[in-house]
Amino acid sequence: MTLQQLRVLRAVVKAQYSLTRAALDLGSSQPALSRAVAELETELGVTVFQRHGKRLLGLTDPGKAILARADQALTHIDSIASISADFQARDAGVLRIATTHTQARYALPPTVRAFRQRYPAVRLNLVQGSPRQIMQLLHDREVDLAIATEIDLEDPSLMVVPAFDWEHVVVVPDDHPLANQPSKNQVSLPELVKYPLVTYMEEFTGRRRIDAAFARAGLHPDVVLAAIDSDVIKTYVALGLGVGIMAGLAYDVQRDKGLIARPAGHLFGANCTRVAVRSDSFLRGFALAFIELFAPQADLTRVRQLGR
Amino acid sequence: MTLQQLRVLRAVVKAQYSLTRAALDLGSSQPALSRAVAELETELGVTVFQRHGKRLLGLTDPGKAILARADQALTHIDSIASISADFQARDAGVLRIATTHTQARYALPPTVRAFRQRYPAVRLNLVQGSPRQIMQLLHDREVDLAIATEIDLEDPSLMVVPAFDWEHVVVVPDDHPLANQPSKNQVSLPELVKYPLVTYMEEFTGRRRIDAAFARAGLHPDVVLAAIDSDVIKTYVALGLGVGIMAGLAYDVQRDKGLIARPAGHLFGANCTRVAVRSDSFLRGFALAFIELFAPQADLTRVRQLGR
DNA sequence: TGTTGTTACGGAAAACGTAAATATT
DNA sequence: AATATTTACGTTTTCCGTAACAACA
Repeated sequence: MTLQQLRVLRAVVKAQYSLTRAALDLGSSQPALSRAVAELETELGVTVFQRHGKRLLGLTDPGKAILARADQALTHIDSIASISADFQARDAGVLRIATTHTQARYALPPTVRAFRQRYPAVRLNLVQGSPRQIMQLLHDREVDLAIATEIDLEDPSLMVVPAFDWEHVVVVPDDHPLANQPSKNQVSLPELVKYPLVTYMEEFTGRRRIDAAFARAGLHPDVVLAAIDSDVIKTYVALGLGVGIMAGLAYDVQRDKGLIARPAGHLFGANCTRVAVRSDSFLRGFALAFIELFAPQADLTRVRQLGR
Repeated sequence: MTLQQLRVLRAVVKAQYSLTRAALDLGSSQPALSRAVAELETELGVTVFQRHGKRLLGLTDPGKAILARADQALTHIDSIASISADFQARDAGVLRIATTHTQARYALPPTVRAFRQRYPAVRLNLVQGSPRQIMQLLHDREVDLAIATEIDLEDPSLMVVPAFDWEHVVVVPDDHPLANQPSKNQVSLPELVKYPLVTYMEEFTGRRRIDAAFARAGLHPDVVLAAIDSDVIKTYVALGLGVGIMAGLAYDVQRDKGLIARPAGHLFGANCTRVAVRSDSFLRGFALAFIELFAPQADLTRVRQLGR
């Protein structure tokens, strides 16, 4: 059994049982993979792939069990390379982060600036996506870190650390009725529901919290625009399309002239931006440092184990 | 990086940093290992071994981190072979069990008999040792199962299932004063401490419970013989050397004529014989079956995951 | 008929063991 | 001096890619 054979197995499954595509992914040739699979099956004495004639269609039962172990083995093998790179050049390498628009635009910039200053030789690789996409990228080991509000705390294959809490705000143009109430009058749900609303799409940036709050109150808001990012929300609020509900971190008094934000935490509850890593990954020293910069007050002892 | 290089790394550490011995263990030659180590270090760009000149003395910090991952990777690799063997010939193979004298002599025989009948093609390999040795063997993956009373429930790298509870008994010759009391008079500690005692050595078969019970009562027993196994205890009790305290399962009315056993659970508490497996191992189907035979009423769902 | 997987073949690279050299205690 | 590791070298094996072949849709 060779590592190459296991890599082939993994690649073929990932390529949906096409030797041709898997060969491209691995930068190898079809015959090489064909042989690798054949040799693996011969050596193990087990049929790994379900076939229809010569076509590969899926994994057999033993194949599934074998793939699971192969996957874990390769993960460990890969982390050996990471460990070496880390010791060899502690402050150089690549850090891949998947995150949402809100975090990338409003929460991460100070951290990124500090990080680049401290680790100029580390190439930062930010990928933006939906929470679902982000978690998929982390799961597939395409990124080292995922940063989002919508992280599943229950997934046992992840380590999750809280970075900071934030609340929603209601944003309106400065000539809007809601803008000129005395600030001790908190905005209420019945008041909000009178206006057309501009907020996030399903699944994004605490939208679920917003829906839940209205549903609990038995109210049916009129969402006229469901955006992916806060900038779009602010743009259309400024145009007078409706009242915005968005993450508080996206509002800045200086920059967002013409817009007024009013707290909405009492309506939609607190949210928590979190950082997630795979618990079977090896974390480079600078990756730990990034988390530390982003979540300075969090308890990182468990995560630090991944750097040992 | 090749699997062979990782195997070499593991073997060299196991052989206390001797390439020569490691080569013997692997059935290879010194030069081959020397090269393997050199190539691994070159490829990773990291010094793995601490050296004094050419002598290997230990692992460097990166070396330790690398070995840990290599070890896990190789574990998974090895389990691939096990999985294949299991699917290829479900009812043939080797089952290696480490256990103590008491279990081997009194608890296991019925299970072994049933198992051999059901799985005649499985070679059963029993190793007897002290609880400490047994756990070491399991930890080193020299055996698949460890069976003992003194299993550490807290070790997170193990899965432990309870097999059955048992209690100690006091054994005396049938002409001994303690033998002829009415059975509703339970034996007491102050009564016991009047006689010289014959029981187990430190660390064996619940000896700790015995010491703890006497200590709690502020009594100082006179242990005239500390044996490893119950047969020695019974022999010397029969000779009149003293009163025996041993595992109840070691007493059989039929066989042990001339000896009387009186319950001592109320004095020393209940003990539990347990089966332990490494939680990162792959369990062959027949290994699961063995556990099931030995601990029929235990909940094996978690252990069964190891056979997936 | 075009696509996908397998077999055949030749060359390149790698791994190994024996033997010799070198370092360590 | 004895033991242990590295280097040298020739052989063998293994692995890969191109090309030809076979099978599926």
